[in-house]
Amino acid sequence: MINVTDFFKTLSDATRLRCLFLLSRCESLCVCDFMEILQAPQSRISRHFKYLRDAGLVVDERKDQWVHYRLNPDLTSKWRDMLLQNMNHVAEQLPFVDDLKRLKSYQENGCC
Amino acid sequence: MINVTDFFKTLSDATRLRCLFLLSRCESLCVCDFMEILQAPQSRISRHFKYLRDAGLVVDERKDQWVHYRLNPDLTSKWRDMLLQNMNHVAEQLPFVDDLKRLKSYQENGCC
DNA sequence: ATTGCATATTCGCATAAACGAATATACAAT
DNA sequence: ATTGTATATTCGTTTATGCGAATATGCAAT
Repeated sequence: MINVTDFFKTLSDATRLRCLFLLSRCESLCVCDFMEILQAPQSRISRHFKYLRDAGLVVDERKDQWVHYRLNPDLTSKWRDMLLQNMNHVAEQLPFVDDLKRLKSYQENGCC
Repeated sequence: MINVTDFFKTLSDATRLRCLFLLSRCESLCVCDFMEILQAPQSRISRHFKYLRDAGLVVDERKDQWVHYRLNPDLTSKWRDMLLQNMNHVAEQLPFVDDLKRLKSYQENGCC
């Protein structure tokens, strides 16, 4: 992560914000999870995760054919606090509430 | 303020962020103060304050020929907290530290 | 080697944003 | 009425971003 302006720019898109929110509530998820929960095409998820990686907010982990994303564990506590505080503020609102519900029921029914 | 995405979009520009930061540290300032402190042309300040007004983050007050801006006192505490928390995180960094210094010395020497 | 699935990248297009320069408005003082 | 000062808006250009479609890669299973 380079500077504050880019940090906010990264948060200023609905798709990225929803992905980050999910990752703030859940260790790690794979691309197809995001497709399912956000109901978005794969190209969109993939593209936005590139932005998130480039910004240093997330890291990827390959497991067989799945790529799992998680919040970057090397984020300085400064950036991490900032991110998580903002995600907490967002948590009560739509569409984040619903995304979280879908995540829960999705996890119960098992995923990839 | 309409939604979180727009909130972050509003924060995702250096000029706007610096202006908001100054207003988080100072009751109210006029356009020429911002020109002086940010060393930016008037059209730029003016345009970005339009964004900030449209986003509902600031309000203007005419005093004679000067327009003073302040944080919108009608912001819900939710948005206000979010804004101020983020400004606190930003406070230790450049260029915000320097802007604050310039603000102080500017206030001591008197302004418009 | 080939098929199939998960994910990534590239491409072309459309929209949005930022910028400075120029122009416009508002209004107080003359 | 005119001038001067503070601020706002418009204009044309440049750059960034979002998107889906198409294509490519990586890897497991056959």
